[in-house]
Amino acid sequence: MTGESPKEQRADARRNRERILAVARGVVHEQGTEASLRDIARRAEVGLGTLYRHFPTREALLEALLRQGFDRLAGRAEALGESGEPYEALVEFLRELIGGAGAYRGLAGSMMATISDEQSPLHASCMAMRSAAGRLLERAQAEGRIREDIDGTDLFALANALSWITDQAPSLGSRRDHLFGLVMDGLTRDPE
Amino acid sequence: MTGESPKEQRADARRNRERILAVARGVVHEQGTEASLRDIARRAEVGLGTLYRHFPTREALLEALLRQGFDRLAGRAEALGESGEPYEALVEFLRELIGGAGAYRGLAGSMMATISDEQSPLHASCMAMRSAAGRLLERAQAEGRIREDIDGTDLFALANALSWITDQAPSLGSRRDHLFGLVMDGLTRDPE
DNA sequence: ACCTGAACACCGTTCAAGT
DNA sequence: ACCTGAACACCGTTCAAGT
Repeated sequence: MTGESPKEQRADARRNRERILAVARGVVHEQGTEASLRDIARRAEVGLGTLYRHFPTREALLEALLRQGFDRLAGRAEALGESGEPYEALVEFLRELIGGAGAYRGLAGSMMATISDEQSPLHASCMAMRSAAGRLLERAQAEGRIREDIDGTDLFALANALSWITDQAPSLGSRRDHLFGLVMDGLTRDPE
Repeated sequence: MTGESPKEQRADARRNRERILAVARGVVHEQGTEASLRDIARRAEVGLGTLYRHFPTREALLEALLRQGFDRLAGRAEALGESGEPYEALVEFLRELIGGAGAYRGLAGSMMATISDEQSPLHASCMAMRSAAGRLLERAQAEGRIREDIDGTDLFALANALSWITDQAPSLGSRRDHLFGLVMDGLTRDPE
């Protein structure tokens, strides 16, 4: 076999990749998901082409930036799946998902747009998230606390929509928990 | 007094303004609220500076584009306010508001962003809309069909958030009515 | 193998020069 | 009074040239 070993990168390449990610985290935090890639390359003191070599699309960069948070959320879903209180577990997960989607301005939009786009590097992460939510949802439905006519995609969309509200109008941030409560009440089984 | 009469415009000015609006309607329909202003000027066969003279900001152009629809919605709210069925009137108005906010891609976002920005030309229209919704809301609350812990801004935010969902992920369009129903159920008075 | 920056085709916005 | 387009300062993306 040839001596190729994909995990071996040249030292400068590896260093550049990490510089870019570190800088990008800060810039995206300041400017949101539409931050200037040129600006990121500049602040990372790296050629513009270098940024493109490591992250061929903006979404690829975002994906690298967000993967850690996604993994953490997936882990939380796993843990909450063990809980003896399915409804409370679902509520807690959604609360954390909404908080996470509010981490960067524009993130909720990226998440939603990715639903339709299977090519997006973020697609896998979103799928994982929706499946995780779906499992918690089914448990809560089996328990009878949540209506049957809802699926994981509905839930994911509503959670992102709530994040989006404070994304667009930060002045409504104080209402976020309240609006979340309203939506959750809509999801509970109607009294028959 | 001086002979100034602001309603008199030079014929070419008036014609240009209308050309721009007509073209902008089409382009914004195609490309959403972030459409290229240059492109609009080009297609209207008008100098770029002319567009800026008539509409100093993108929001000013949007406002002119949307005013008609806003007025129509305000009229609907007025008419529905006469209805003998406050709850049904509110639901119908929200349904039309959500449909209207889905007219152009990005419109829901403009509406939400305008809540915090009093300088925006769209601010007056949004205020009018929220007041209209607020009056219908209060009637439905007085009737006891809607919870008391909601105000017009909450309602406006939720309606825009629902529009935004299909804005971002058109594939979820078929779920829109369903999600609207869920949210409405959350707004109804909980059984005590 | 990787980095670099010039080059290209776009933007939004302003403003001196024209009629 | 109004129109025009060049000028400026930005973008994202690609790619020939370097090491």
